[in-house]
Amino acid sequence: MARARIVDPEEGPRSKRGAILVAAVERFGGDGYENTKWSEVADRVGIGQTALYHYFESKAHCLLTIMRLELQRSHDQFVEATTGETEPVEELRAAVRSAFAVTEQEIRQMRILQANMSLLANPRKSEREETERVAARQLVQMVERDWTNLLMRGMAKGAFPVRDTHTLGLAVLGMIVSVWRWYRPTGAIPLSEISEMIEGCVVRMVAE
Amino acid sequence: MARARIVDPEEGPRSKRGAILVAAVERFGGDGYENTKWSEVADRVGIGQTALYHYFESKAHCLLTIMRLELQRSHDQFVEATTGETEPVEELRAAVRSAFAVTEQEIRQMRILQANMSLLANPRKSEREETERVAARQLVQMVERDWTNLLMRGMAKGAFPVRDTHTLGLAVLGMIVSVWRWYRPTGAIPLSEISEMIEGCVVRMVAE
DNA sequence: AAACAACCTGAGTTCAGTTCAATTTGACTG
DNA sequence: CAGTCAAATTGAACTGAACTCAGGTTGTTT
Repeated sequence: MARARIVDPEEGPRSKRGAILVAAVERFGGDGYENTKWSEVADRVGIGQTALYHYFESKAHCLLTIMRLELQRSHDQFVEATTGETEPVEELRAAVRSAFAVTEQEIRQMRILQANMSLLANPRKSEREETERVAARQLVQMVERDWTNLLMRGMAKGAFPVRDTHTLGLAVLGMIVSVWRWYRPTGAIPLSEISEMIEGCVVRMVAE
Repeated sequence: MARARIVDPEEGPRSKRGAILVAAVERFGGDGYENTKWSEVADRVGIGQTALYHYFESKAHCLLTIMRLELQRSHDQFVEATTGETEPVEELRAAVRSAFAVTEQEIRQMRILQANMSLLANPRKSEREETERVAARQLVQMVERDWTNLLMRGMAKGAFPVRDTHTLGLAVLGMIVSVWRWYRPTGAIPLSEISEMIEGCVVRMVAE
């Protein structure tokens, strides 16, 4: 399972698309999307701001692309972590652990995704932006289904008490992703500890 | 305990500050802050856009005010719901239930708060905006402390197994507020059911 | 009814994001 | 290795929404 990388090998040899995405992740993740001037991203890459429009239709189009790539990665990583696991509780634990097995760049991407999630609610005027938005929305639903399906399988096997899988799945997912709103790599609590805490919480929540 | 109301009785009789806040909550909560033109809020109130600057220094200042008021209300409601309760599990249940005992306007305010939380991270250039931001930040910490303190009391009494209260508190709070990202009053699942589900989840998470 | 503060406005400014019309670069072909 | 062409880049101009300014109106107070 090839995870979605931010640098696409399909690009031409002198394309700066990957470099723009990397720079945008750094700036959007650091100071926030609204707080970052689109021209600053150009500066960081070492091109004029107009050159950005050769690769992205707009600043929002770049943001939506980052979000879509991160959602794709999250989904892929979930599938990678859970396939082969047959014991429901172990599958659940593996899914939670994989959600926290991320690089620093991926943490920034998760933060960008969470901070700008509401952008996916309303339609976009331009076509390419709308394409990315719809793709991202579908991936959100796919990730939600990843979790609800896992819970459903566990309930069907009798490993978890039967509850409304939709609400429970969203609650589990909501708790996990809420971490990216406050976690900073420089903070006092290491991510491994957070991961273990959340893993325990999720198991107790679901399995009684 | 007088809860923070969006319409402040301190205002002069012909002040439109309350009307602006109500209109802004409706528009920011409906289409999102970025998607809403500041002039649309003026139109809805029935004044020219320049008149808005008599009450708020900027569009962001208005948003920050809405967020601060909502945080104050959340905190007040938490205190109101938990005072007098001595049994830790019941206190926890009461706190969760109170978090979902909200009006439709308050739901919109919670949605606005959650969607724009990252605005509180970076300092603002203008003084009045910065004042609101700092006040909101402190209220966020106060609400976080409300939850961690509740958990600490429960652990001290032996009602909950001892765990890291900070991480656990943020996890509980994160799960609760994540509901406002997807819940819509028109949706299939009534809020009462969601509240019960989350209440159960929180109790199992914390109490083993 | 004079004074004054609260409230409001139309015209103009700013600035980040974006468009346009053209030019440069460099990989590939014959 | 010269010529070709799409990919990549650019400076200058445009746009639109947030905001400023220099006054004008309203209504309360004494």
